[in-house]
Amino acid sequence: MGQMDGGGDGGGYPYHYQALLAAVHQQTVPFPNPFPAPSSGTEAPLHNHSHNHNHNHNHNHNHNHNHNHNHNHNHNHNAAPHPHTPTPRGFADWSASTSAFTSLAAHSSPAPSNAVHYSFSPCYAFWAHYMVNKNAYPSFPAPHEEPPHQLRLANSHPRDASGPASSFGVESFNSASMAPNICNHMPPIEGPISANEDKKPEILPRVIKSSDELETRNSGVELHCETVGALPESKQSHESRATKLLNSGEYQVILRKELTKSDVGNVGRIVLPKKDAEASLPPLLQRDPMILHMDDMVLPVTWKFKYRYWPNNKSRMYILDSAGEFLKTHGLQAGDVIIIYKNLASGKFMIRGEKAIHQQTTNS
DNA sequence: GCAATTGCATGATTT
DNA sequence: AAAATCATGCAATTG
Repeated sequence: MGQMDGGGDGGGYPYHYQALLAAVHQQTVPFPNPFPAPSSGTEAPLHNHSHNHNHNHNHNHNHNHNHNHNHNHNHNHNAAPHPHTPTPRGFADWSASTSAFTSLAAHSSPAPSNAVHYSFSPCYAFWAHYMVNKNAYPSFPAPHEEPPHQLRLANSHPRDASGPASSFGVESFNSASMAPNICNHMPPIEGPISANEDKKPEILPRVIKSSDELETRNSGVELHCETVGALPESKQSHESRATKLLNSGEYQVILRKELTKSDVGNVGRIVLPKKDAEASLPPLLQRDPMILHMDDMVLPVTWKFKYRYWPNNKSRMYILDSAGEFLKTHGLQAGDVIIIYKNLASGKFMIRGEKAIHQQTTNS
């Protein structure tokens, strides 16, 4: 319907994501992102913001685009830098635009065994610190919500808001422009981060990981923001503080996918592992696509993906659509990996793409 | 009718 | 070996 995503963004992306990405990695980006941007204050794409226990799926599957996409003008893609937009509320409430890390740091609770452990670089820590102090994001839908595990996919329960968490950062599809918002509150992470959980880490770069945290059994994941080859030893220095500061948050890797050629194809849709999708992403009770807002773990951007499924044989295939811009921005290719995290406290999602260490194949 | 999307079917793999 | 998943091509829609 409305949003033309992929399309021929022929002229490359209109936005300076790449530049920003590069800048972020070099810490040249001051907290409030550098984008000169226009943007209107309220981009709240949704009318519905029932972020708490609310059956968000009751929306009529009738692209009710009643909300005008007033965000930035360039909504041609999934990309829409929101420079400075305060994004005060509204959007922040239900989407993931709120700094996940703010909440992360704010909720100083011991990370559960299956929580993600971060090790942030100084710059990142700074950013987080800034956010923490800034602390202007009071919106935390729920203190602790658990993803609706074990969802009955066999559309047996057409209506059953079994998943309270399904409301977080989720929105029913309503033809809003899929433009991601560049949120000044999004903390950038520098360098490759490795996530490792109980899946198959073999495809990952295998970055440094502290053994102690590895013991966190199960899907204990640890993230390192150090540039694997760039600053291998500096980690310990800042790890103490940054880690301490941010470990308090609970980001859990809920899904990881090694991108295939079709994933990075021109359609911009990624097939998600069914198991993970059903276990941790909001349940798709209807055929209606759901808009998932996911903060970019590296860029101060919040992407909006269309999450949907296709009936397939007797099962389903889960698709993350409108991912073209995200993929391009991060230059992701087949073989690279995308990892989706979920903040257990806020329920917000965060995504990041990880380039394969030696990505060389792909073609030829 | 073309291009962009979206939906679906089917073969290939993996479990 | 059978079932479940998933990658991918292509048909069906939509604009």
